[in-house]
Amino acid sequence: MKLSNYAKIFKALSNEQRLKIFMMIYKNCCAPKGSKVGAEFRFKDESPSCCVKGGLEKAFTKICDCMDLSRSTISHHFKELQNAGLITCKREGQTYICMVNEDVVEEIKDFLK
Amino acid sequence: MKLSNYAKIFKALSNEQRLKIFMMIYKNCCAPKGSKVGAEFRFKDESPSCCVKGGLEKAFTKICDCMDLSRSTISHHFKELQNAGLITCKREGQTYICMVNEDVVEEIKDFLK
DNA sequence: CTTATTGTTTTGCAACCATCGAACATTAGA
DNA sequence: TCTAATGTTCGATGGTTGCAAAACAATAAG
Repeated sequence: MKLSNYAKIFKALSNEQRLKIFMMIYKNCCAPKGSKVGAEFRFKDESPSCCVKGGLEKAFTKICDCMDLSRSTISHHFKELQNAGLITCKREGQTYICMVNEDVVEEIKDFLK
Repeated sequence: MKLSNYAKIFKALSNEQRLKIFMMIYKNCCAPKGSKVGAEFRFKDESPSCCVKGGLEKAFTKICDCMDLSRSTISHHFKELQNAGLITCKREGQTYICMVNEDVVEEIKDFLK
């Protein structure tokens, strides 16, 4: 991966709100089974994370519920995270399914070796 | 470490020039002995990395030599990296000694677990 | 003391970013 | 078909960033 690409990823994570959004998805999507998700990254409704086919359902709605930002702003943040290659989202009917690209996370860790 | 702190670190690494500066220091300072530093992070003079008491000497000058940025800009970038806690710098006479805070790098990797 | 080297600080500017509200698009259900 | 819910896109705005040039400060060397 090129240096500019790493910079892009770090930029996506450089905004606190966006970082929180990413971590919410990451922790609720990739955390090993049974692991407790850090309190600050838990969804408001306290429901167990809902992973179907590796994707997190209703990520957008759930995140809107626990953050004090407008929908449009959250939409932008999602777009940035996708743009940096950190997450992938798709719609299925009315629900929004979202997953973290774990290989990218691996690459970041490798980069810092 | 607080979320805002991680965001701050990622912000420091979100600019490509600054990321390059960081990696040059990191690779020439922390890379295990004998390991080849990636070509893009090698100093221009090809001299072996010069680690004294764990610090990299003349980091500023060496980096000025291989980057196409003004001194003032590079000075700013150093300041940002220090500000984020990624590196620590001190002067000794006319030389500038610089080291990476490896524990911070560790914390980033832990964060992405 | 004078000069060259090494870095810092200040200033100014253009580009970019984060945010919101409003208008819009799509889907589901009544 | 009408309405509610879920996201997206657009336009505006205040704040931040990246950069260079110039002035400055500190140190070393002649």
